[in-house]
Amino acid sequence: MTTDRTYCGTPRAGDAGRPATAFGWVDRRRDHGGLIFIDLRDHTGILQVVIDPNDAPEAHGAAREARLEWVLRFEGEIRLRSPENVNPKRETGEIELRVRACSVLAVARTPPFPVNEDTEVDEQLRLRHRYLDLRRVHLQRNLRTRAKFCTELRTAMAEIGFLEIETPMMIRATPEGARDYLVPSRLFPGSFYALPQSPQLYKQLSMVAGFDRYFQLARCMRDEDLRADRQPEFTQLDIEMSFVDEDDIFAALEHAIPSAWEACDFRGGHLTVPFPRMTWREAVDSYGVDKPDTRFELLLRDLTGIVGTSGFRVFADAVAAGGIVKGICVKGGDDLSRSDIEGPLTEVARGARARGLAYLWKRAEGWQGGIAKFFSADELDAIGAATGADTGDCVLMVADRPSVVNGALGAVRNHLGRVRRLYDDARIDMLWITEFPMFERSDETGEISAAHHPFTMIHADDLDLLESDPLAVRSRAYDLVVNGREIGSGSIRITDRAIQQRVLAALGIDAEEAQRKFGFLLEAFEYGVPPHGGWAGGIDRMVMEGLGTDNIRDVIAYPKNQQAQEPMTDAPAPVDPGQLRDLGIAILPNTRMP
RNA sequence: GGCCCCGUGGUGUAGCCUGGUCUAACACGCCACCCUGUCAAGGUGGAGAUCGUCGGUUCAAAUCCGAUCGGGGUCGCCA
Repeated sequence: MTTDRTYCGTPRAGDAGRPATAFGWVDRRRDHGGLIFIDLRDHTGILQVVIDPNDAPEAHGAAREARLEWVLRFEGEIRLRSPENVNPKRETGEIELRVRACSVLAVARTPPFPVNEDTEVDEQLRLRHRYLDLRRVHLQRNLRTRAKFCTELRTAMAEIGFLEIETPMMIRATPEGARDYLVPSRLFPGSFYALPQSPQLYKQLSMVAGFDRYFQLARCMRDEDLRADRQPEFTQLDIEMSFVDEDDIFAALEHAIPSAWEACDFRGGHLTVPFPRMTWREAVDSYGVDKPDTRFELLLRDLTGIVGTSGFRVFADAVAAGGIVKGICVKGGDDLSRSDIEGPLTEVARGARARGLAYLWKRAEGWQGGIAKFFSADELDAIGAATGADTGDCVLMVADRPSVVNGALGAVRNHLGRVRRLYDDARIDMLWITEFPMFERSDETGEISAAHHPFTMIHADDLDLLESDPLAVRSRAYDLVVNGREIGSGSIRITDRAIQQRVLAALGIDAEEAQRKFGFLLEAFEYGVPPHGGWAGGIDRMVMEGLGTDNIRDVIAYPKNQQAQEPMTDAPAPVDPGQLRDLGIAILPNTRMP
């Protein structure tokens, strides 16, 4: 049936005179009573079909019946349009299909929302009829681009010797990390598999097995609350390599990601390699966050030494309590009003746990702002010098614990970057953040946990600190950051048994617990483990960044809503009582049913 | 779990702040008829919403108040 198919978006003036058979959906229909024009749509574009009652009375009858989104087949001849009838807005605007025969392959109900235009539609309705949403040009383009991106990644990885290995979807639950999705076992009632949060342990075991360059476009599942850039199911480019250090892993990704990126012509297409590198310390000190948006300056500057002993009690007290004071200089910030700062900007700072946002303007008349009077002329000069403030600028400051100061000013910095348009939208800044801390302490429980994961190798210079000052220990973990968004992370792994034990001990995990949780990995490592490391990055987020969309549902064919439901099939749903009986599962009486 | 925004014919919006003139407007879509060169075709006519739900205030509620449901965003959470 499709042997001689002409795709709607493809014929050009040069095809005039050729017979053609086109298949597609009715995008628009213009019935003149005599002549009928139908814009026929497939994924390649739109073809104008002309049905003349004199040429083809039967086809004309069918075309008169046809409505939007009906599926039609047209047979006829590609004709050049007369010059006054050319439509310059359309790729196929110089030609049209003069129809001999028409068949209706399927009728269609009136669609619940317009398929032929790009209007905003209620999210729930779009998801309920996802097949129609996907039919629209926007999602067609996104998903076709995503597919191309993935194909190119596979090609690029294969080019440099990586082997794609599938890892299981039904695995042992891991106590660490995100909440697991569980799959009950029929043969072992009361026991469960978990869906993988990542193939982490399997890829490391693959290194032990001698597959020295592994990759996978791996599906991962995490039962956590959703966000605009987070779905419960997502896809990672997952890699692991043996006998390597950071440089080798970075080089592999600096080959694969730009290849795919450029093949998709994302944002002009070009990525400069190698990607710049920045330590975690430098990122937090200068940008306030561990995923800095380096497309603009507005860097954080330390003012602790200048204002820590000043007459401004808020600063002095914070410093006396072991805190710090930092500031950012907003160039041309003279136009920031007191209500701009005390309203939205302070809101952003408070949202990041700061108690407030202090401000000074440097004007021709001198330093102004409510707190200017607390500082000496020397102190004000020093603030200006440290922040680089000139006349017409505004300095914003926060005093508190270092983590609060950095977080709050980092948030204010990102906010200002966005609202003051401090960067070029076409610019792509991809960079590595290295030397992350090995451990972090929970604010709530005070417990120490692994910042990346417990198999991350310690920075060689910090081995001695493991017991004495664990929070100062740097790891060999690294993130890839794009325009202020983290898109992936990885590390060189621990393969030395003694170091592994010390790390587990620092985490409060004794030998018995380690054996229970990770025994199979530790045992495997006793049979000849190569030094190795790897990385995993979100495909969905890379495609989002490349396409310039800010919602992950725009790059996933069948996503879930914010409640992790799939409105088209109505998953999740209760199951037949017999299925539960087979699994030895009973639902507790007060459990909420959807 | 907290906070913010949204909910008006099939779709997208206006009206809501400042209650009555709303018997709810506009565009698209839908139905019928007319129309042989349109391309967001055009013309004429028509159908379609008790304004998410429940309760309250009021002589009177799409409009004000409360609760609740649904959707989105965000914080927590996501090694």
